[in-house]
Amino acid sequence: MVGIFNKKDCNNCDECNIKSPIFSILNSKDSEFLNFDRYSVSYKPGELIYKQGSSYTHLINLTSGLVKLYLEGNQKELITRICKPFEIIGGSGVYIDNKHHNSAAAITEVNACFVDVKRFKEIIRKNALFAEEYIKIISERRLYSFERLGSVMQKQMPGIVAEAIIYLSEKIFDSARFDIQLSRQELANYCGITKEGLIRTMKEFKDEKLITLEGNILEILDGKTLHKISALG
Amino acid sequence: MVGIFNKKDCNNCDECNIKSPIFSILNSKDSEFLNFDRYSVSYKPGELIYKQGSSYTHLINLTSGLVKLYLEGNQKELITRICKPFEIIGGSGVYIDNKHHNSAAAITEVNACFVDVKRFKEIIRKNALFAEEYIKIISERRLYSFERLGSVMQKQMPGIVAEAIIYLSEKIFDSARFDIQLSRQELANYCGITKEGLIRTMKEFKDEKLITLEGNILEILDGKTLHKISALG
DNA sequence: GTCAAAATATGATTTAGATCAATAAAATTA
DNA sequence: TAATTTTATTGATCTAAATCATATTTTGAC
Repeated sequence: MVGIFNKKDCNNCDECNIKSPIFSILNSKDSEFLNFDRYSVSYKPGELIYKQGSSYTHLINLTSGLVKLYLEGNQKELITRICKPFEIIGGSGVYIDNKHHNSAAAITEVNACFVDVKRFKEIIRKNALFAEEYIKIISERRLYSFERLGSVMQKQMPGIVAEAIIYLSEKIFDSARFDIQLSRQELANYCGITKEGLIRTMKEFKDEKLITLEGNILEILDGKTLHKISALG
Repeated sequence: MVGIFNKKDCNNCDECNIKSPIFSILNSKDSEFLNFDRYSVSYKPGELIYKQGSSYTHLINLTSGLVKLYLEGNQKELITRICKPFEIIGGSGVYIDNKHHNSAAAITEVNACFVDVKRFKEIIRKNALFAEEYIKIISERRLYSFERLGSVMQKQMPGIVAEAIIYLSEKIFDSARFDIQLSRQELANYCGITKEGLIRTMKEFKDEKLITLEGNILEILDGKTLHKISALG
């Protein structure tokens, strides 16, 4: 339903692997083993990739587009992370219960590559450098969760929203001017506030000439002040 | 200042290693290598074990007592986890920057064992099972951070406090009746609310006969309702 | 054992942000 | 293109929880 094999974007795993921090360290033999039955799926904006609570057999390597990871609970959703190409997603429970502990949905058009968990685990056992790289990845994510827990709990709206804008600019789009692919509701869900609160706070930033916002195009005018607001909370 | 070598509690690493999920899988050779210059330190209640932002050379194996891990920021502190014996602490940045990303302090009398990071990393490279076990540990913690992010952001005071009481009862003290070693302020810091809010919410629970609370001794009378409050938020 | 300091408890007030309500603007569909 | 639905925006109101103020109890020092 949601996925088709997409030959155009994926005729050769090597092309992707080079760009992936973790897969790029594999030698050709391990790489071949891992990619033996790897397959590609494409998603349209908004489509669900996997659902919190469901079990899985594959890790997902995002090869193009943006994905949101989110926690569902009590009719609210909290976006925990925005993923961009060559991140591995869907493996948070891989050594615990093989269950997804969050949900994932496509923000833009997405192509993703499915890697068998058993093969992945086998390589982890055989290849210490690969294991180490994987440890690095999950450590980084843990620190990121940490930071977010700290921000979202201790800051108030202006601080959280400033942080989110900086995050999009610096970590996702790598530009002071960008199309915020997310809807207002989604951005609010990332901040852990309501859409009205988000809109009002962004309006303030606009009035104070910290940003411009026309439709979905956001530009940071005064990054310094924005950083200050984010840091002070 | 804070630490002395405590011979009474620690004359033989094997005794501790047996009880530790990760160190127990080491063979005697690796174990000997890892423990070569391992040393023990004891702390009094309230004493700082390490400080957020500082760098480190050792992982800490908690051998007795309770430790709080907390994030410091904007004159508030947020307790992210309570640790009990045979957990490894202080290694969240071990594969990133060798910096502590949180602070740790003793809640009770604490004995802790310091393991050299270099040796630890060497074993990770040599011993795939050890690496795998370490991956399990950090994965579990990541999922725990996840859960907490979800709760603390989406629930309101009664839900959060109920969850905290259940956590202490089921995960830390393993009993329906226990001495909550933490001060009210600390418990509030764990919940991400003010001490007044915590006290009022606990009073409500008391009035509704869900718990008894005399001084620091808390007893859960109606765990079922408490679970319901926690789940509904 | 007395006194000082700290921790706990409770009431009164304030406030940030949620909720509710109503347009306005986009995006989809027919 | 018009009609319909969805998304964005703005204003008015409400509320949970923070803050402030003040007792009360507990703890620790002398």
